[in-house]
Amino acid sequence: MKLKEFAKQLGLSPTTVSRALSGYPEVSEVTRARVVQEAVRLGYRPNVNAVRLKTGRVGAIGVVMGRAGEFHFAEFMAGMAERLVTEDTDILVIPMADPEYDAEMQLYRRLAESQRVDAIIVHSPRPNDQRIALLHELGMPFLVHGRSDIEVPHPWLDIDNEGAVRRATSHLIDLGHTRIAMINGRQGATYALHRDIGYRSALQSYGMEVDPQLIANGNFTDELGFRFARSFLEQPKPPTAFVAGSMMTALGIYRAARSLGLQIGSDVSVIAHDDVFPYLTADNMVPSLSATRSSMRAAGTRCADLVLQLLAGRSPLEIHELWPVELILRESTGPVRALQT
Amino acid sequence: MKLKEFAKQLGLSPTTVSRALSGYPEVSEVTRARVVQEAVRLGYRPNVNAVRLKTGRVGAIGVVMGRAGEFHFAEFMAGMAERLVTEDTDILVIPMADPEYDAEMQLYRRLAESQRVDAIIVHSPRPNDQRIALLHELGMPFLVHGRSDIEVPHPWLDIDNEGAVRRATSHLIDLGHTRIAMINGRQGATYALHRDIGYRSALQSYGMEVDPQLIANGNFTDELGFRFARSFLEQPKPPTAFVAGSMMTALGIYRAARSLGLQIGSDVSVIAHDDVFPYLTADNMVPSLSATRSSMRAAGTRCADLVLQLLAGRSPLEIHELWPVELILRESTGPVRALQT
DNA sequence: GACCAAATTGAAATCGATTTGGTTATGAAA
DNA sequence: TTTCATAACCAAATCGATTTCAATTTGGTC
Repeated sequence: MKLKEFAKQLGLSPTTVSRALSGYPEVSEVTRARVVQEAVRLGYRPNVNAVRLKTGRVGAIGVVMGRAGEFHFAEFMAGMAERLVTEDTDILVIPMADPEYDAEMQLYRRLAESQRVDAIIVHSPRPNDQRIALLHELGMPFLVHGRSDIEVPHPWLDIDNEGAVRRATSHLIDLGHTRIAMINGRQGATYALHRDIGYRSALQSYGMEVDPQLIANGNFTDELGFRFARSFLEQPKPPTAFVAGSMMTALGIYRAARSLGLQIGSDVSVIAHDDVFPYLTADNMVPSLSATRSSMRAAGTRCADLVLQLLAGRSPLEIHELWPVELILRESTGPVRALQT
Repeated sequence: MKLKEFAKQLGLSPTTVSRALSGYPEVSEVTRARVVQEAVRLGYRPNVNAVRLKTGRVGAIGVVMGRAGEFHFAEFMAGMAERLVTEDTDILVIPMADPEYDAEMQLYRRLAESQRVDAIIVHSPRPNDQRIALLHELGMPFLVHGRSDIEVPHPWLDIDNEGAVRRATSHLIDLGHTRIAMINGRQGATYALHRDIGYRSALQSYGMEVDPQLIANGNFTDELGFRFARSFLEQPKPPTAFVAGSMMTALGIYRAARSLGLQIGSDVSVIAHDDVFPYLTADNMVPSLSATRSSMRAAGTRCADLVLQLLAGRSPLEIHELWPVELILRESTGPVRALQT
């Protein structure tokens, strides 16, 4: 059913009907009520694409998905969904072809210019992220999940990675650990950098040296957690504690420690970052995992919220949210036991 | 830059330009080449929403996401993305509000009628799934990931859940297990039903009784895996083997067994279903996990492919793909050890 | 009763493409 | 030379809404 037809049935002009449904004030309440009611009864719904063409508003938020298909992603999206379900806004997932830089920039450019979305959420930004510069330059509304050092102003929501890791590391130092390994995310992203800084600054504030042999970077998989942990533990001067970037990494570390007959929580301490997944909980691990915790889902919800605010006219300049991260101590951390020879 | 403007710059009519770019035959190759080249140079791209309005084609596939935010979902989408990245098609993720039935039906109806997507992928179908009936009735192209018993014809791609679980269960029986627990997915979905059937038919073909005390249903979380396994193992006549629905469940079962001092692979055998995640691999678990395996990502890729075929005119009636599932035996399964008193 | 402001309603232009149904030029066949 | 098919191009209608600008009605005031 089209507007014209529907309007005719009501004995009104398309103009009035359109106004009634869009909530304009210059329609009498009596008429509006009738229009709304009849729209439901006759099943009239404005054609989305006509509305989009005419108004320029799309009612969609774009999220670019890398090919890695990381497990955080689903949680973040579920969080966004939670907020957007009441709004009439949907989520457009744009597959990213090449992890190659030029291709990625092209993708963002096309996305921004194609009027397919009203706003874009940028993930895992880099310190000097040209995507941000591009979007800014194009005037496309966007929100960064994470942060960037780039001089271009950008609205962001981030968690305090640096502070979280600093506290985690400091805590381990307080427990007497002197050789603390760090298994970080992939190099390049700001969050990995911030965690690195947190780690280093904790060590330095205690006057301890940073041993590059105890630092590793890579995807958040149990495989890598295992491999890195294992190779660290087999060094002549093995670490007695680990700071890790994800739950999956922690699973790998647990395995590595067990495979060497080491007891977690006494021989080796572990703190990992927990994004709070419904399907894998730090508290349930054995021994339960000490973690820096921040809900990915909540971040998704809030990001969706902020984007909506952005679209409603709130200034991007004032949107900077830094979320504190909880440090939750459980059984996987304990005082250093004995000096290993 | 608009078509009109662009056409003027070329000294051509909008008609010809549009045709040149859309690859119609009635444009000379010389002209076409020039148009394409200039389009790139001047950065002309047709307005998506105008195209959508005029042609009725959207270039998007819809996927409804439940609030659970399951970890499979990201893999499936990553798979879709792999196929769609070359196509000019994007993925629309539609958040589902209530898990309430009527609301869900409304959502599908709105989605189908709103012209926001060209096709829909339906997940976790139920045996008698009214969403399928609805989409069929509305004439909206769709593909079911999974299957339904409903009498309405529908194109689907599914894995052989029944066969997989039957083989897994049979294998455990062959190893001498007589009390085999089954931790299945949530009741209601066809796949859970099929797995249940596979489980029962294996037992029955060996003349064994089905003990309802050894069957549980629930979300795929390590928490539930633990709780169910634990309660089973504390029964007077505990199981000596488990068939489980997911890797996360398996993690929970491992924990439960360990917490009771039981050795996996000897005291207790475990086979779980593995969707093949990059971040958590069955082979790396300790002991390595025997699994029924089928790549979720590959399914996503193929589903995207099938949807494209559907949109290209292939008959929905002939699209039925049943993927075999591998059974990969590793260390978590072994012969039954001794009778426990 | 005339006048004017406020409250409603409508006609028509507009968003930016695609596509139908021509028109014009070219060259071969009659 | 005329006719006709073919190739190449174009004017205008169309998709289905929103919104500008103008018209009409209503009700209050003098």
